[in-house]
Amino acid sequence: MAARRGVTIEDVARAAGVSRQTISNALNAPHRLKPETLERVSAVIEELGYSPDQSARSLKSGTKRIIAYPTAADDPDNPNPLMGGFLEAVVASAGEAGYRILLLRPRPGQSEERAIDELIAARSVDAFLLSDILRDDARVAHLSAAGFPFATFGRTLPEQPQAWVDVDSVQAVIDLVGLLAARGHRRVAFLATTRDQPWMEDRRDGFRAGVRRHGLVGQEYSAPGDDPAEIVAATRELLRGRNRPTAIVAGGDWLALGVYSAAREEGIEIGSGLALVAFDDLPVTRFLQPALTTVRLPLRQIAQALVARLLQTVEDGVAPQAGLLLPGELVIRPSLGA
Amino acid sequence: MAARRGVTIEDVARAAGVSRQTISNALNAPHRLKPETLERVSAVIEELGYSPDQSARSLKSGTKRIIAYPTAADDPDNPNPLMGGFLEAVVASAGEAGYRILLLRPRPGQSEERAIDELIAARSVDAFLLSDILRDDARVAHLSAAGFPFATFGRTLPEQPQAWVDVDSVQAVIDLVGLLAARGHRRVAFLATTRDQPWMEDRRDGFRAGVRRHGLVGQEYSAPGDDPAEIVAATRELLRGRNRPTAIVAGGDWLALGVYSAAREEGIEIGSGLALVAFDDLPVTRFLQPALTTVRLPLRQIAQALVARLLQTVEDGVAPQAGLLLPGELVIRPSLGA
DNA sequence: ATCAGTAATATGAACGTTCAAATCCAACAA
DNA sequence: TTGTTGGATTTGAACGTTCATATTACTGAT
Repeated sequence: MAARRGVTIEDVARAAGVSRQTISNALNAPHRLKPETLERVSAVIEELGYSPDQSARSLKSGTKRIIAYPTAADDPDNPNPLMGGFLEAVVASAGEAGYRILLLRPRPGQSEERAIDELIAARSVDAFLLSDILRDDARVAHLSAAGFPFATFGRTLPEQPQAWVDVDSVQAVIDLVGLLAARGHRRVAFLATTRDQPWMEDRRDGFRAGVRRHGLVGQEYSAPGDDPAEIVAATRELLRGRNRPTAIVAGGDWLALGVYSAAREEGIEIGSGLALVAFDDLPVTRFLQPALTTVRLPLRQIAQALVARLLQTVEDGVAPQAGLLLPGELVIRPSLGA
Repeated sequence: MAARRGVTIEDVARAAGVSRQTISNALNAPHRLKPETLERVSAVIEELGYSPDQSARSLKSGTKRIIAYPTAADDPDNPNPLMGGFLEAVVASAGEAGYRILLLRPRPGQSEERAIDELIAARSVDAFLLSDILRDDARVAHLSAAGFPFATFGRTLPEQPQAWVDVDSVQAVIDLVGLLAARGHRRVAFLATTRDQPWMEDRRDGFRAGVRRHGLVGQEYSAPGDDPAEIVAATRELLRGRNRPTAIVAGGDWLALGVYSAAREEGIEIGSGLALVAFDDLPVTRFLQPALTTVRLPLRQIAQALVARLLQTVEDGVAPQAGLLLPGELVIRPSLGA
């Protein structure tokens, strides 16, 4: 399999009997050509199937039309089920702007910042897209310091570039609690995991604010990890405690799955005997009975906003001045009860 | 944000008091340098943080160190839950070989082949990785015709390049049926969707072969689509029919979720009253009670094999002579019954 | 017919790298 | 001394674009 070099601009120029630059203009600045020349040249381009070499173009112009997305070295047995959908949305948004997404992960033993540096140094990409942002994220600090374009799904610190897009989890959970309060619930519980994920903190904050606002009695429970057994155990404890709450706000659908399990074990009917609301709208919840009231993440809008911010930074050199908080979409289903 | 050009090989050469080529050699062919020169030059490289410009390198060498993965224009509301895990594994395998994964999707209205052509013509990538292969896949035909390196997760036609890797679903399902037969089941059912996915055909074939081999009575049911309601309805029909099977082989865990639902509605106990086995080992099944007997896809091995094949084709110019069939891993859990 | 002014196209150089060939420099044999 | 050898390093060219500048062709006014 020889390194078959393709059709070059020179080939096209010769075939069309014009100069290189005329071909280049036909593609990049058609208005400079006399209409008939443009037509003739375009025909030849089409015929030879010419398309500019991206490497050569990048070398000259400095722009790659590529956005890097460093994937977290995720727990392989428990991949984030929303990741696929998020990536889909990002690829679609970027694609419409003529950009592609480059996935990478640090080599074993290499830090994520180092991997990012490598990509910057090699001038392989135009910008970075980050998700799973920590409160004090080393990657964000690194990219800010380097002055390299980036945007994040998840809030960054106030002193850092405000290139983030996030879901207003706090408000969404306040709304969930509001729904419970409106249905007469007084004792409500929040179920979380102890892993320190900022978005879980937001959801917890929302719970606390909601409880305060509606004068409810709130309890908080945590499972030590994401493991189903741990989640079910934590829920069981919650359900067996004295002063059992009449409603549970799960920090995520994944946790809610544990509540369904534990409730069944305990003979408690979700919806009637126990109200349950959660967050994420995982596809799998569509099998649950009764169906789960939850909050859907506007992944498409998030992706679109992220890409828009990124391209604005890259192409216009203007960094976003403020973060963007998008509302989650309340999906009300029977688990909420009447 | 100026188009801050980086450190070039020329800068390093000047700083080290040697020529361009010496720097190039220090990185690409260190043995050509006198050890002391190498050390001195390496120090300067390190100090200036020099890293060769990927575009320039690609332009000269013709190799991009990028593998393209065209993402299917997936149903956004029902993303493939395994996609995230598969991508993770591919990114990891490729990363270890110094390759990155480029995600793309056709622009609205553009065919996938057209999008592939664009990438080839622009010489943006070294190879393609395809999944969700159809029996007669246009993309595969296209890439074969173009003679461009590629590999597929999913079998291709015998007359096409055998660059595929796949799971031996047929054998895995035969094994599942064997487990059922060994437990005395005689009437077994296969539950599928009617969407023509080759891997579902394989699983169906496995079911038929297993039934035949063990002299069982097999029935086949189909839900018209992936929608939970449809799946539950199909299962209900299955459970209510006369000669209700004592065991169900679900074509995938997603379908098995419907069986859990329908069985609960019908008051049938999975494990004791009805054996259930499935395929995929989706993370969510870990919440099911009783836990689901299923087949785990060796995603890591699949990714590794795919990348190995790809790189062999790209770097050594040798196309794989035969496909690779990897065994699925039987995960036996209580839903199988005693 | 001449000239200015503009529209259309062509030419040379440069982006940063690596390959091929050339040069330089010891070390050593004749 | 002269030449030979082989290792270490340098030089020129090329990869395929696009930018800046130069050239040519056309238009219309004098």
